Amino acid sequence: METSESSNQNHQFESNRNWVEAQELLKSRLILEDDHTWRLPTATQEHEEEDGLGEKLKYVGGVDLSFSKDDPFIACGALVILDLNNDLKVVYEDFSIVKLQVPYIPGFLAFREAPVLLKLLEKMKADAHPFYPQLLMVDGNGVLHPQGFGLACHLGVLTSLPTIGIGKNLHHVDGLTQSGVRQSLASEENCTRVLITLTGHSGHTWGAAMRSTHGSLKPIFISVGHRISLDTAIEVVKLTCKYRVPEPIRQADLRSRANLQKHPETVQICKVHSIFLHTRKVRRMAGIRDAKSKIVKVEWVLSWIAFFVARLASHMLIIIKLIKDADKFDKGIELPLALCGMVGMNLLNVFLGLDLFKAFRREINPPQNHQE
DNA sequence: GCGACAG
DNA sequence: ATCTTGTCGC
Repeated sequence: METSESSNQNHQFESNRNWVEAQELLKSRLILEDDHTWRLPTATQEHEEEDGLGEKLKYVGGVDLSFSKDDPFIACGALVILDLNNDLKVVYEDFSIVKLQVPYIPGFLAFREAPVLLKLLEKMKADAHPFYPQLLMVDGNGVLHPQGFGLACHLGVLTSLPTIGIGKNLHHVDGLTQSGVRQSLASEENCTRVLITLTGHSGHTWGAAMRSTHGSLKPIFISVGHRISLDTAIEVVKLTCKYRVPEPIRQADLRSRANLQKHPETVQICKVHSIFLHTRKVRRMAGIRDAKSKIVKVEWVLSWIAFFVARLASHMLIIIKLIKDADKFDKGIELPLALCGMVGMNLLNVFLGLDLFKAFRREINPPQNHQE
């Protein structure tokens, strides 16, 4: 019999081993040079319409996650699309509030954050949305990574999109250190330069550090994700930097945080949902899988009670809000808005209930085989 | 051996 | 990633 601690460590060790294998497998499909049909909308090419060699880069995507302050496993993923040829205006946004399944482990960020971001991208592609990005900028590194395969590469390979990795801090790799880079930027010969390439002890070039704003001492770290060269990636970053962080990523960051604060009831539903999942997981680990057993039936009942309580709670929240703002409804203009909120909440509750129902039905009729 | 380690 | 506090500038 193992202690629960060593069992957890074994479990984590197993996960990491599989993760390294997964990274190596995906890495075999990585493309580290320009492999796209668009070209940069540079001012030097004025005869745009005629030279027919692919279209201009226009729709640039940005992805990021923000986290709940009281539960670091609850996050809001954001996908935004900016129009590079129209003042970097946001032309599309989508969000997903989820309970993450794994902790953050340095070097394995993708296994925590990629699933939710992939879902947002797949949804957009399935809808054949006209603004589906030609290029994706990712909050996290590309090849600047211990295995040479960071989040940006991961997302790039799984979506086949060109991607650029942007780090706000340096992931120490191959002898590169944040303080070392800062010293290098401050040195006599580089103090006026905006850009320095990141070459490690082995001589390999991992990416570039850029002072993206005029006065900023702290650089951002650019690395290739997928189907783009470092030079092109740097040009794109230059085109998208209004502030220190490139605009697609900055907008994804700002909007995901705002979205998280704007939907506390969705956060609550996520928490309830995660309790269902966790209860089920623990029970299954204890070897209780018979759908007819008493414990499973009790779990059914408890889960459904929790579901209805959550339903009730969110309605109470809305009603309290309505009572609190009752004086504002005299004009009758905001009432439709409140009703919309009510409808949205009911929809969420229905989805939660549906999910619960499907999970239990799956358990009663076990699937033939499962693979991730 | 110990510390460092994107978000 | 998240917290905090204050400061600067429009």
